[in-house]
Amino acid sequence: MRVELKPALKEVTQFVREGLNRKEVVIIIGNCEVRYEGRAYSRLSSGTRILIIKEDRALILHRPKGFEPVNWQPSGSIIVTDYKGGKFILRSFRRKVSETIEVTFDRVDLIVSARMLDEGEFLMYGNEEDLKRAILIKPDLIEEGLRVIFEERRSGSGYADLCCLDAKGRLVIVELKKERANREAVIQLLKYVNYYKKNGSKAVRGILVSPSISKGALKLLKELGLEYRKINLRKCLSILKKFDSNAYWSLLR
Amino acid sequence: MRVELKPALKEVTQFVREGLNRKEVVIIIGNCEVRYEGRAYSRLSSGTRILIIKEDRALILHRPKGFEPVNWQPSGSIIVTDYKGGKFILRSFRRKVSETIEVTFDRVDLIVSARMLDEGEFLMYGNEEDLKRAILIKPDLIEEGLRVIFEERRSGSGYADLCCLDAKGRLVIVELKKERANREAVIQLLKYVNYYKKNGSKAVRGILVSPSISKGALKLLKELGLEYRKINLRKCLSILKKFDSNAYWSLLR
DNA sequence: CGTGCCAGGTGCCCT
DNA sequence: AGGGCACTTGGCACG
Repeated sequence: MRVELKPALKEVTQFVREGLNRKEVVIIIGNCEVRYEGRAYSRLSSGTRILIIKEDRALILHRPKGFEPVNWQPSGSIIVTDYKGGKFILRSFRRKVSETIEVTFDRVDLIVSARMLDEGEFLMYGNEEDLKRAILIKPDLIEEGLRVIFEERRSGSGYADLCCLDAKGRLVIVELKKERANREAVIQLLKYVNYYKKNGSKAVRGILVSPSISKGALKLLKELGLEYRKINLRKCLSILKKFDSNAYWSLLR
Repeated sequence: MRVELKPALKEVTQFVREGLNRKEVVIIIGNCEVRYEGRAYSRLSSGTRILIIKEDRALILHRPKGFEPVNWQPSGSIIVTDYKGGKFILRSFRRKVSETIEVTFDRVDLIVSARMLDEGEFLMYGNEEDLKRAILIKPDLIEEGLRVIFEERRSGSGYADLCCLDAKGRLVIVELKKERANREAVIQLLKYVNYYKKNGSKAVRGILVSPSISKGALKLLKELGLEYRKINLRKCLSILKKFDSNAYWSLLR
């Protein structure tokens, strides 16, 4: 790891180039202006920020407040550095889309270049995928006697989360939402149900499954003759914990 | 600005506390594990990462690759630090939602605490708002003789971008998209048009306005008897440049 | 590639 | 607080 406090601006160019060539992550804290041009256009006037350029050339610029970066460029961009007019200039170009960022530093307080080893495994639980897997294991979560026959099935323009048959053999389309469902979700479900009705299935039911639903969405759902089934995320996870791979155990205390 | 290379872990607690109390931004590079529990659950096993805690307690954890942070917490959270079992532990709790992050460092390579002054102004152009403003200035961009009578008008459950009257006095609902429009946009437009048809307006037209549209969306649009009008973002911006405040000028080369 | 859709989406504005 | 919706949304999976 290389660290320099208050480096001369003309040295920064070399420093950054070397760091990126060595596949290190480069962090610059300093005073800069930013210009972005691409899908939209933005300009940020002078102030102190944190610039991170990762080993895959992802660029992230943070102001001292707020969760979101003020400017950025996704990984795989091309980074060009320059020292001109007494300033350090860093430009980033995306390869496919025409999208450019230009960061101009008139003062650099700190520059860091570090090789970072990170082979850690990232596991995420409790997303929609997990809801679905819990239901595949135990379809009774939705309804007694339900059998899942397809998942992520192309249904017209989009994909139905689950296609099932109920105890009476009727087609049941299930739309899953891991959080509070809104009108949007209802319209999605309607779209798939209509698709199967149009394509010959006589009795098609549609069930929206989520931990909660907005008032308006529920009203619309009823008007459209669709159904709602509340689901509990923790319950789904505990089912996965029992029946699924061991990886999950460690997460739930 | 305070910087320490390879600090002893038990010193880090004090260092971070002081930094945050002084309203500084704290950056830690080191080897850590992460546990997140809240809307979902995640676990990240050991590896080297960059942890940023901003002066407003926004927390952002980055791996050495990729644009997006692997874990985070929005601003306004509560940060608690601890030294336990030879490790430095940082926890973040959200105030309202039950959402927690726990980052456990077994090695810290670098720690930085910096007061960052940033009063810079951020200007963004070429968003949907700008499209709308260009059209308000020059409705002919959509159609000869069009007059805008409402913007962002509540229309049933949602908000219609623009309500207009055409040369023949018919109501025209306009849905704007700054990028390629999809089926979603068409359905949005349909929703508003139907609302006005249901509420007494006899002849209601619906126009989707965007720089481009997906094939499927265009097909659906036609089937529904709605219209499409292509718009050029640069053209809209040059109109704003002429008629709007000077702030815009500096952006367009 | 485009199309569709989830995301711990976030943020903004409005009721 | 809940609803609606844009965002340089990003990211992934699939035809």
